[in-house]
Amino acid sequence: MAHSGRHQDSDDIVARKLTALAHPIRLAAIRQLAAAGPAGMAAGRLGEHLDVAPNALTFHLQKLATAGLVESQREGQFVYYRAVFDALLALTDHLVGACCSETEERCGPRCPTLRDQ
Amino acid sequence: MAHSGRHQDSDDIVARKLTALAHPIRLAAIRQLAAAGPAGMAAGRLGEHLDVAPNALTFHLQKLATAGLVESQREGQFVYYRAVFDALLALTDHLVGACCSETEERCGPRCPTLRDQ
DNA sequence: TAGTTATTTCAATAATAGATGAATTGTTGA
DNA sequence: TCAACAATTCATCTATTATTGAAATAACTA
Repeated sequence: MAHSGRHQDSDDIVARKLTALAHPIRLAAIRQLAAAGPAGMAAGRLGEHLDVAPNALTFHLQKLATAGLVESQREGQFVYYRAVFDALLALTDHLVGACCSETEERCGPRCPTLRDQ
Repeated sequence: MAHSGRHQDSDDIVARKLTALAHPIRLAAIRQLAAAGPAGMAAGRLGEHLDVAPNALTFHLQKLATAGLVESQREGQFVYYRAVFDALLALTDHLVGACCSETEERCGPRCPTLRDQ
C-alpha cells in the first residue's frame, strides 16, 4: 500500500524549473525575454530594463539557464539570452495537468489532455 | 529611462505562489488534491499516498494554503484539504502570458489573451 | 474518562538561496 | 597596447527554507 503517488523523477525536475521561475526578478526577466522573441536580448539591456546589477542578473539568468528555461549565446562583446518557449509551454502544460483528474476536465482550452488526444 | 520592466506587485505575488509549488512534495500534493476534486482529501490519507510524515505534510500544506493554492476544512477528526482550482488556473495563465509578446502568439490554445478577448 | 487516532506545533539543526562589493575575463576600438 | 565596456566569477554575509524528533492539541470510541 501507499505506493507513493509521487512521480519522483518528473516532480523533481518540474520543481527545479518552478524554483527557477519563482523569483520576481527571474519572472520579470523571462517575461522580457519572451517579449523579445527568438532573437533574444543582450544581458546588459535586459539588466537596464529590469534595473538589476550585472552580477545579480548573471546569477539569476544562470538559474534560468540551468533549468533549461533560457539559452544564451555570445555575440562579440555581448551575450544574448532568449527564452526557451518549448520548456515554458511544457511547464505550464504540466501545471495545468494537475487541474484535471483522469475523469474530470477543469481547465478548459488550456488542457493538454484535450489538446493532444 | 529604464522604467523597470517589472510588474513589481504582480510578479511578487506570482513568485510567492510559484515558490509554494516549487517543491517535489508540494507538487505531488497538489496533483493528488487536484485528482481528488472539489471534495478534497483528508491530510492523513494524502500523507499515506505521498509517503510523507504528518508533521512534514502540515508544513508543506501550510505553504500551499498561505499561497492560496489549497484550502482546508476540519470535519470531525479529519482535516480535508482541497485544491483551489481558480488560483491554479490563474497561475498557469500568468505563466502562459509570458510566452506571448504584445505582437506574437506562441502558446496556441493555452493563451489567455486569445481566450478572454 | 482513558485510550486511540488525526493533526498541528515547537525547537533545533542543517541546507540553500539571495544580496553585495571587489576582482576577473573577454571583446572592441582608439 | 591601453582604455572602455560587457559580462562573469568570487567571497562574504544574511536570511530563508527544509528536516527531524518530541510534545501538544483535537476529536472519536469504548
